[in-house]
Amino acid sequence: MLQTQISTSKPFSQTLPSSSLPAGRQCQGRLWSSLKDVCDLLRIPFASVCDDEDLLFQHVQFKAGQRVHTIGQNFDALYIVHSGFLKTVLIDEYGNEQVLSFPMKADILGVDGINSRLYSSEAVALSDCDLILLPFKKLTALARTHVELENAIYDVLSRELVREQAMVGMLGALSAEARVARFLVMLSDRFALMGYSSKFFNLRMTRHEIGSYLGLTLETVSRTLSAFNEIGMIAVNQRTIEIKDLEALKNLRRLPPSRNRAKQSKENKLAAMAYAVQ
Amino acid sequence: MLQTQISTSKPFSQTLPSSSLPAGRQCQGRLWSSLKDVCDLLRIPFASVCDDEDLLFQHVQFKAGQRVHTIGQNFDALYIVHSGFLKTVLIDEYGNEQVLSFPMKADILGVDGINSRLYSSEAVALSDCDLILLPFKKLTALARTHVELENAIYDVLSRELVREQAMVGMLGALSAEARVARFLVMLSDRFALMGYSSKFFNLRMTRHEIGSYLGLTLETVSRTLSAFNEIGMIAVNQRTIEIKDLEALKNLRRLPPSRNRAKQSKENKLAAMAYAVQ
DNA sequence: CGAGAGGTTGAATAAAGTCAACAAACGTGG
DNA sequence: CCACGTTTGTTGACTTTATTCAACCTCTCG
Repeated sequence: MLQTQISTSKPFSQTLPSSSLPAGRQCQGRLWSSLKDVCDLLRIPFASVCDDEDLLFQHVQFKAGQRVHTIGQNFDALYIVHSGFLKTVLIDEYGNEQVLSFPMKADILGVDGINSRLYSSEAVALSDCDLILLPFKKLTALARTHVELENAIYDVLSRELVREQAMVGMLGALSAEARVARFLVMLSDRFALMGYSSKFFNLRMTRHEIGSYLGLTLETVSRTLSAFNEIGMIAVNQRTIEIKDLEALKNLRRLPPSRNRAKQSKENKLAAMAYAVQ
Repeated sequence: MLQTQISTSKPFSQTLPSSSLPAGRQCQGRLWSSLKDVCDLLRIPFASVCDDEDLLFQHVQFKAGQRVHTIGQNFDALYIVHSGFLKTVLIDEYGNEQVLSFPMKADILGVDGINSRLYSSEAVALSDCDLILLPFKKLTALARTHVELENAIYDVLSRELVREQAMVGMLGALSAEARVARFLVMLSDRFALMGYSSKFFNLRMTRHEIGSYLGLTLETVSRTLSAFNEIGMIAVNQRTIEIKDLEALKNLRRLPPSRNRAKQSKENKLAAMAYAVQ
């Protein structure tokens, strides 16, 4: 029930004492974004020139460690990440966290709350964050007069689903090494998209959180990163990562479950090994 | 492009020779459902008394083994399962299938196609099926005049997402035994909902498909079912399942990744063991 | 400078996967 | 309708992978 938590000024701290701050929009922001800004952020075509000057969406800020929403809390808004890093988690019957995603710029939060009108996951800021608040009622009302927006909403929901499906595919079929490799590639791509270096970056989450996200223990994550470091695919030092051989990371699939014995499994294995061993 | 398929009369056959019939609505159906029927099926409130007499949706039939849609095929419709059993799969770079879901009555198919306008998964009939065809354009057009329908669409998409999230949680955090147990409980619940026996039913899929769905090998699935049989929680014979101790199945969670060492892990383990051992 | 959280590494263990042999059911064609 | 080949399911022996437990190290923050 109770969660630990102390929000500090530095990005890299999460677990804080419990029930200190209520989740939700404390620190009301000063910034506003137009509908067009929002669509641009989501990479969604927005053609219509309308009266959007007064269609503005408020920003909200969260400090590292703060919760944007908690499980069971009443749903009334989606959020788009304008800046910062977060994690979303499910909490099981024993209080164990299962990390579902690490939202960053342009990602959307809160979609899981639409259907039951209660958020079914918890979103926690891993660094100081600036989010755009999208009141759901307002959004759907707008969608009725702006067809592109209507489509955008459907698209975004579907996109989230496809993302989760890819995650299921990964958890169901890949080895620990392959999962960690994909995780690094994914981060690299995202950083590139945000205009940061895709070769050199800092992890925003702990080994424990990465492990939870990938269905592995923190030790396995640590060991795998060390192994990649060893063979020169990356250089890792604590949370600093340098990608040295992106192609190798991308090709490092491995097939631990025997989902593929029927086919060309021998060739695959050899090809994968070539990368894994060196 | 072309997909394989030869539908046979018996339910239990899938992988078939290639490039025979294109996926999609061969055998145009004779049945139609009203918007109200559809909403009822989805357990969605539908209050408005409107001109729905002519808002009819066509049914389509698929025989066991046929594909409803394939990966990369143009998206233009969702489907609701009216009767029958299916599987949806992702196919990786080596042609290995990853089962994503086993849709049955009242489930929706095709949502993953909305955003890219291409289906990103493949749906295969495991038995003869009767589906309701929902042309997406028609659906969204209708939603503009029927607010409940608009909400229904958002709800359904969100619901799918929550389902996938639960799946990720399961794959990321549960042992083989716990996954198989949950799978059985899930089936039991679904059969109950459809008015069938929740205690005695037939599996519609192979051990291989179950394994793929749960991120396990077919041998592990087989062994786990045998073990449950051994200790009397179920009786299993090939595809016939009898649930003998539903509560035990529901309580059989187990925590193989160390996602929980911080807390009351000892008590949990003991409680789980009590069930697992007997 | 000291405490505590986060990270690394090693050794032992446990869980699940692999390979292989066999058995049961199905469906096809003689 | 029965025999036979194919697909599906079961089980055992063994191997591999990842987890567990524990010690130690390293940063950061107060």
